[in-house]
Amino acid sequence: MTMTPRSSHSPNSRAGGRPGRRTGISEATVARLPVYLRVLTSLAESGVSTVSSEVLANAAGVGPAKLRKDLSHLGSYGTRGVGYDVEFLVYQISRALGLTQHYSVVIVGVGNLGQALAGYAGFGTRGFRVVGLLDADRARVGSLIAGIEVRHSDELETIISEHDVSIGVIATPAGAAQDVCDRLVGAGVTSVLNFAPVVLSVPDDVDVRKVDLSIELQILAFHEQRKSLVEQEAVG
Amino acid sequence: MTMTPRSSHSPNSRAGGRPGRRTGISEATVARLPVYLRVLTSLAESGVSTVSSEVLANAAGVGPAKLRKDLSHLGSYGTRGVGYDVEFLVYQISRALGLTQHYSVVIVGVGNLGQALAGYAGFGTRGFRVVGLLDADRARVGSLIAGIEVRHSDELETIISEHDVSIGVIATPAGAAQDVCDRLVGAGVTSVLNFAPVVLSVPDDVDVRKVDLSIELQILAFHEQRKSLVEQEAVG
DNA sequence: ACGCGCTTGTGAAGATGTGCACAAAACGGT
DNA sequence: ACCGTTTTGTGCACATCTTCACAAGCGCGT
Ligand SMILES: NC(=O)c1ccc[n+]([C@@H]2O[C@H](COP(=O)([O-])OP(=O)(O)OC[C@H]3O[C@@H](n4cnc5c(N)ncnc54)[C@H](O)[C@@H]3O)[C@@H](O)[C@H]2O)c1
Ligand SMILES: NC(=O)c1ccc[n+]([C@@H]2O[C@H](COP(=O)([O-])OP(=O)(O)OC[C@H]3O[C@@H](n4cnc5c(N)ncnc54)[C@H](O)[C@@H]3O)[C@@H](O)[C@H]2O)c1
Repeated sequence: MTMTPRSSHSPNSRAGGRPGRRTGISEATVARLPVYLRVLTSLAESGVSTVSSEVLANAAGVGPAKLRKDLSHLGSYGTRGVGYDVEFLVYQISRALGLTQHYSVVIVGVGNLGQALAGYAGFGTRGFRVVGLLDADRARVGSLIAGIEVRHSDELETIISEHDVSIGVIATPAGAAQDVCDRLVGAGVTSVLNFAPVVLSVPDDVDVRKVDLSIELQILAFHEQRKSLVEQEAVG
Repeated sequence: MTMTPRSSHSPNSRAGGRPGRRTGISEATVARLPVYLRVLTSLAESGVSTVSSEVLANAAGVGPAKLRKDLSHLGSYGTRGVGYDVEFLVYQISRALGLTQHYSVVIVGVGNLGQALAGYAGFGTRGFRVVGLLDADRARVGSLIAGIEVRHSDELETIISEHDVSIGVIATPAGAAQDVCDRLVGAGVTSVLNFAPVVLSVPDDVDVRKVDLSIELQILAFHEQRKSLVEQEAVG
């Protein structure tokens, strides 16, 4: 058998991501801001009021120059010769990331992973609230997980419109993921976090991010191999 | 209080990742190869024997040019006018990623997430074997999860050297992660997959990859905000 | 008031990653 | 044997990301 060209759904869209579209904040920077935010929050809790780019960069695992450039995209919020005011920076980063708003989240697929996610405290660090746990398995429906009742996935559309859900988390088996995704999008969800090992097709205005354990392992395997080759070479 | 420069552990190292160090395969490409591999495996199971860059690219969610360039880094394994032989490409990508070897993995922290990971079938897609589940909580020690007995984390060093473990997965609370990481590295682990929301410090020869749910959500939040701003603007 | 030391913010250079467009190669039909 | 069709592999231009290096700005001590 030989396959002929045929797009899976749409000619695959990896929405949103197109960078400098409107804001001056680049994708790479956006991915690091949450790290800075976490470090800063932790510093604030330790009573630190001011921090230099050097210290913050070290704690965040990046170089000081990169950190300063990242922050400079939000505005000029540091003081030369002094550093950054921790609380002020926390606020500015939160605002830049849109964390001053609140987001309702549904989790679809309440198996091993979905349950862990549902109970994940750090979920609601700021702004995120799980308003629905959905599963297709009627045996699971009705049970309470982390204080939230599991509902049947038939109710997906209802729950999404009732709670104005903008973020959907997919933790179903791979086979169901695209269907679930289509339903989420159809019901108005515009951001999807996908844990299933499949490439999702979505319209251009929908953002998808994936978390894929086996990809991560394979990347580590690649580097392991590289190391062992280098090692062997050093010996031989 | 004001913080003065002091590195958290080492002057933070984000090991390995330095790209074109030895192999001609770039980091960006390495991150996509597992996706191609998954699609190809699935095609092979459907009885597809040959695939064009266009079809494969669509299924993998990338452009055809990028796909071809990625594959060209492994060698010239396509046939002009025809496409790629699916099985052969599966083999070549597996080899490039180092999946022809086997890797032993330990999971440290068998809470909600650790249990889900332990039971994750797709774990051993190819090459990865979980040889240890470790937890500090004696109440959990001895229980069986996915057929593997949970051992106390005191045995970490023993298990790692006995099974020649090269990959460690950290699923402990954030507070314990750096300690666990240090012990893993001390015992000889050279790749770490970290689920705890902290930046780990490791020596240069150790690779760390992180999976961070709350960062993913915050990135989605940023784009949600961007969308709603654009929308508002279109109205106003 | 002034100079000194510190740290930010950023221009410019370098490195990496992406997408286009096309020549080169393979196949099939005649 | 040859031609037309298809699809790869890649040179090149462009875009994005990173790193360097330093002038500008700020606070403090004198
Ligand atoms: N367990 C892990 O550690 C892990 C890690 C990485 C990725 N994943 C992926 O996450 C997904 C879930 O993994 P899991 O271990 O929780 O699997 P699981 O089988 O334990 O849970 C899947 C759940 O989804 C439900 N479901 C199935 N079809 C559905 C549908 N159409 N609508 C709503 N719910 C539906 C099932 O009833 C079940 O409860 C899988 O795609 C898996 O590959 C899991
Ligand atoms: N649950 C999730 O969905 C989720 C999602 C993303 C990230 N995380 C992160 O993953 C980690 C684990 O989450 P969880 O929900 O499974 O937490 P959990 O509390 O259910 O499990 C943590 C486990 O680690 C064990 N532990 C504690 N200290 C240890 C040590 N020093 N050595 C070995 N084991 C130790 C505990 O006994 C417990 O069993 C946390 O850092 C959490 O932030 C969890």
